[in-house]
Amino acid sequence: MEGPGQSLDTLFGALADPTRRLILDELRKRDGQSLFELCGRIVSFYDISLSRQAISKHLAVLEDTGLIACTRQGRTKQHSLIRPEALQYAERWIAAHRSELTNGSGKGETI
Amino acid sequence: MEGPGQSLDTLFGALADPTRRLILDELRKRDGQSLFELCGRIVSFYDISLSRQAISKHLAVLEDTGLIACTRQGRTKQHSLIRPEALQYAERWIAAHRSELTNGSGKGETI
DNA sequence: TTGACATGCAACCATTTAGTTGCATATAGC
DNA sequence: GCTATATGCAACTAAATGGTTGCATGTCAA
Repeated sequence: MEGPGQSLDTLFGALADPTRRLILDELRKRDGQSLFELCGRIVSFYDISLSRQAISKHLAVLEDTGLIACTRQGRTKQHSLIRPEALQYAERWIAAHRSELTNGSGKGETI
Repeated sequence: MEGPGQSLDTLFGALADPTRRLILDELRKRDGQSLFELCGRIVSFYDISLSRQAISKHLAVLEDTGLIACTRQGRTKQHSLIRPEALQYAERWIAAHRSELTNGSGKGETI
């Protein structure tokens, strides 16, 4: 029962956190990183200090949102990016609201 | 001291709420609506029941985010859309993360 | 000027969120 | 088997969020 509005909720909500966007940026630089790697890189590359569990929770949010996928590999867990439909949907939503007013379509409600 | 990361926080946070996206959709259909008008249209057109103050708070969030501007007009207050830089910035952010992995730029961190 | 109308403000409440700490579990290597 | 490593889980806290109610303020109109 997950409509586009619901997915926009979770998607924008997931992207609203700077740490989560940072994680996505890190995975974009190198896909398939483990929780341990991500922790190390985030606390060393950036001036942010977070516990392992905090980052683990952010990863769980990103996984629930469908932005990343996790596969257990021995005693590590690899995280890789996914491009869900919702990303393109959100991009179009923003693009529509970035363009001019009253674009004539008449049915602009895109909740 | 508002960097692009900060504005992405508030922007994505503002867009994460379905009622706020609904308000933006309504204003896109007809710009310059008052709080009273918006309340009436939202509770009548959609199956959502919210108090006037709830919608007023959402409008305040949208104004703080820079997505709408409010001008007092007599005893009513008109709300009109704005297209801040952050919208385009957010669109590019999503577009970058929607495209292929390891896009070679090497400096993908866009917090 | 009095009353109706549109909005503002403040206090309060429930839920969610972001974070922590502590302990448990599973796996790889010696 | 034992130990170090990498992660999972549960409980707890503080703060933010989304909502309500009640009352105050300002403005138009009869």
